[in-house]
Amino acid sequence: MQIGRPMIVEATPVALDDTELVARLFRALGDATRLRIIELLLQEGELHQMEIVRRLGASQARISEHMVCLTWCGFVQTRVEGRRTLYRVANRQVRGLVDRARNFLEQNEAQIGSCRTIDEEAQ
Amino acid sequence: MQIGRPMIVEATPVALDDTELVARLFRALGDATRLRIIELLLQEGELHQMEIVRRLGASQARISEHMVCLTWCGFVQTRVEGRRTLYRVANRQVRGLVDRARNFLEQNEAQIGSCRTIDEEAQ
DNA sequence: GCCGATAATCTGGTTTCGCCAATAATCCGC
DNA sequence: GCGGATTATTGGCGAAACCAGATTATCGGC
Repeated sequence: MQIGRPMIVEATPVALDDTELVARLFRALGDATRLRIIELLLQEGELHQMEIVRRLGASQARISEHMVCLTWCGFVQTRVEGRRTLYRVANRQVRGLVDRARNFLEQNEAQIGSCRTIDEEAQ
Repeated sequence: MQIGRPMIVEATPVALDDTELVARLFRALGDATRLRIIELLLQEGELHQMEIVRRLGASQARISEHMVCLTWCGFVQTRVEGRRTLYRVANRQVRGLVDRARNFLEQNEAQIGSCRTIDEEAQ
């Protein structure tokens, strides 16, 4: 079992309900930090990890973990260049999803900010 | 503080980051039970709560809570008819979002099923 | 008015999941 | 090959959120 900086490893695929897969995809987009990363990449094109860390002011460990998740899930693609790993949004479907969500929020005045099921502390 | 069957109550809107709102919307769609409810309503049009409970084989309390969430967030609209409350999908943007997500999954062979950040136990 | 059907809430337990701090491996330039 | 820069991983923690069971309110029909 190697430690340190292993590459992404194949995991045994789990048999999952189709709907569960879709839910999982939405959950992957359901974190503000990951969304900020995606939006940053959408407007900058391509960035390496430390640059993302600097721009978002988050810890490196945090960003690294999120990058693995985003890559693993197919939202982001990578390209290694020397010491650095460059990240970019995988395709335009990603932007489409985010745009649609924003659009829905604008059109519907949805009270998502106060939905108690999603966030209890929102009172 | 009333108990029992109070109506949905206005909550003080919380000042939230724009991105946080989008994330919250995705999280609302990021639960398999809620997605199943939405898909059921999409193909049946309009159903009352007990019917949804029967079709999905979930507990009534669970469905009730999810219906509040879905309604509150603007995905579903309600109509009272006698003893029953009828639920339906609010607009076609909802179907659009779900369809896009499914489409993304098909096109990308994304390994979301094995993303360890989203679900640890997936090994 | 009572009863059965419907729907919302509460309590408590458990899982999921994002975060931090620390550590470790990798690569490049010198 | 050393040192610094970059990225990945681990363990522990706390908060978010799903769920089951029990309880309560509401409404229509008899």
